[in-house]
This record gives sequence, C-alpha cells and structure tokens, in this order.
Amino acid sequence: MEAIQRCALSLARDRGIAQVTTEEVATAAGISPRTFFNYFPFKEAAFVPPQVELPEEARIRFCKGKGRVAEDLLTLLYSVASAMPQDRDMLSGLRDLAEGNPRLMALHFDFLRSVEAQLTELFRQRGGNVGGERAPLMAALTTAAVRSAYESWMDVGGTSPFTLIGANIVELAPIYDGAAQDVRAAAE
Amino acid sequence: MEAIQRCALSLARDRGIAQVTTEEVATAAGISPRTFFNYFPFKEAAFVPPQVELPEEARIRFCKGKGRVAEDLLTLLYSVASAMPQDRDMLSGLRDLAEGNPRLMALHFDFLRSVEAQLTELFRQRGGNVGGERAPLMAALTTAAVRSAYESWMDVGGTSPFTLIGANIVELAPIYDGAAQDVRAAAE
DNA sequence: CTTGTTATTTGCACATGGTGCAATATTTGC
DNA sequence: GCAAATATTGCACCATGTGCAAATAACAAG
Repeated sequence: MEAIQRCALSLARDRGIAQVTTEEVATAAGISPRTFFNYFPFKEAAFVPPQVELPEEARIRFCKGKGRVAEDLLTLLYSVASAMPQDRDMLSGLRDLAEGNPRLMALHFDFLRSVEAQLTELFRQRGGNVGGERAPLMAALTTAAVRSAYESWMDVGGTSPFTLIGANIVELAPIYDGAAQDVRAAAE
Repeated sequence: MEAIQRCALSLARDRGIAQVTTEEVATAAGISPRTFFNYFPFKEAAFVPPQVELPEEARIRFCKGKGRVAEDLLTLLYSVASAMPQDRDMLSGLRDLAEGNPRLMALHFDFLRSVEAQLTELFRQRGGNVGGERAPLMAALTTAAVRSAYESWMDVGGTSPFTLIGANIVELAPIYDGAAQDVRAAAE
C-alpha cells in the first residue's frame, strides 16, 4: 500500500503523473495491474499523501471555548498543523504534480472542502458571533486564510508555516468578533 | 458548439454525467464521436457554462481607485455579477452534477483559482493596504466571501445574490483597511 | 501434515475516454 | 467553377477502470 505510493511518487517525480501509467506503477511495485485498482479507485489516488484529521479532543475544546474566537481557533489549527507532514520539498513537488492534473487537483480541493465543512460545523456548534448563518462565511474565510498561509509557505520557503497562519487568523479577529456589525450598528 | 452543450446538459440532467457517454452526446448533437473531441478536450468540458470575464474597463477603474477598498471592490464585483447567468435552477443543477464528478469539480475550482489570481494582480496594482505581500491573502479572502455568498444564494434561493455579496464584502472592510495592524500597533 | 475456509491476487473480457493521422467533405475567396 | 483553407470523419491505437470468476496465498483446526 505505502510501498505502491512510494513507487508511484518516485516514478512521477521526473516525468509527471500523466507520463506514468498504472501498469508501470504496478510492475514497479511488484503487483499485477489489476491489483493496483483494488487499492486505488483511480490512478491519481496513488499520488496523494495521507491527510490529517482534526483531533476529536481539539474539536470539542474549540466548540466549548468561551474566549476570543481567533485564539481558540489558533490552538485548534496548531494541533492540526503539528500533525501535518512538514516535508516542504515533497509537498511543493506534489503541488507541481497537481498543477496540470485536474483529477489530482480535484482531490486537493476536495480536502479543502471537507476542512471547510468541518469548520462550518464547529462554528455552528460554538454559536455566538460565528454561529448560525454566519458559520459558512466564517469557515470559508478561515479556510482561505489557512490556504493562503500554506501556499505562501510553500512558495517562499524558509520560516515555519505556523507564524503566517497565526498572522492571517489574527487578521480575521475583528470579523470573528463581529466588528463590522458594531460598525454598521453604530453608523445607524 | 452551444448546441452540443445543450444536448449534453439535457442528457445529463436526469442521469448524471457519469451515465452519459461522449458517443451519446455526439449522436444526439448530430456529429461524429471524433468531432466531439475536436470541440472539447474531455467529456466534462461539454457541461460547463460559459464563464464571465472581468471587464477591462472595470479592472482599470478598480486599480486606480482611491476610495475605500470595499466600495470600489463592490462596484467591480457588481459589474461581473450582472454579466453572470442568473438562471438559478440551471446553476444549482450544474452544481449537483459536479457534486459526484471530480473532473467537473476541478473545472469549477479552476475558475475560482483564475478569479483569485486576477484579484491578486488587481490588489497588487492598487497597492496600499491591499497590495504587496498582503495581496494574495486579500484575494483569497475576497474569493471566499464571493463564493460563500454564491453558494448560500443557490442553497436558499429567493433574494438576489448581490445583497449577500455586498454584506460579505462589507464585512471584510476592516481587513482591507488594515484594522488589525492598527490594533496590533496600538497594543504595543 | 492435511484439510477446509477465507481473503487476496490475478487474468480476461469489455466499455469508455482520449489522441494522432490521414482521408474526405465543406466552406471560402476569387 | 476552381483552388486553397478549414472542418469533419474514420480508423487504429493506448490508457483508465470495472465485473466476474478462477487461482493462489494465508490460516485455523483437526
């Protein structure tokens, strides 16, 4: 299973995914072409890294949190980020692979969508200013902030990703707190 | 061309995209299977609606704008939204089609990515608080806000999308204006 | 070790997506 | 009406992916 993935990745590294056939991957991994599709529903699935989950305990902690949303959100995100693969070269190589491959790109975005859906649920449960009908927007903005941090982390390289995620989330703090409503309310 | 798309969509409406073959679409449109691939590089491309562009004139106006970012951004977005197809049933039907189809989903997100890239460029050119290295984050947040408005517009139905886009962008106003920096600066 | 059970791997046939190329039909300009 | 450009098509071909049944491996109990 992991062996197959390793073979697939090492084959794709130089040539790109499109130039690698399932047959090649299978023989490289020492299995039959048919068996490949027993493990992966389609070719591209063999190229995605394992994706992390939001730990149950951290989720509950966030829902029950009563402090500033941005702070609680950051501790939540840190707990995920620390569990993430930190091999920047591998990850940005993977992104390059996905660049010209719609199937793989779709997987990537599927992941983001699931993150956003989970965040929406968390915001709903937490309620208050980020709950109710505001939850989807809060989740969308948060996901965008995280993704932006992640991408510039891969682009620039150098420092740890956590700092940038922190900055972006802090930036969103007035929104989580509903500052705009206050402003609008005050203007009336 | 458009005739082929109509055939494709009407075939897919009941059965879903996966259950429609390119051969069927071709014969329904009165062309040969081979010709289908002269027009569309892959099956799913026959199911995407025409996508709107940011009008040149509106783009320039935004870049040169000197007022509040949120306001100028809204006039820019309005100019796009009014050019968009407003057939909610068709659009949400299309979304349902995309739901189980990674290829189609990837097209959808590709579109969002291109919008985000254009916005990044616009923010960069406008400079100031939304320019420089803040541009990617600003673009990501804006795209997320627009997408969120768009999705809940399709989910809920009823009112025009413009109001919700407006509300979401207004919400981001403090960020465009760099409120968080002020807060942080004041805290030091 | 042998036998019976179960899960895994495999081969094979087949449908579909997609491409390259050369032949044919169609349009366009004169 | 004719020639050049353009669009359409047929054909051969490769790759992805699935269903099904046979073969093989793994394993437990006797």
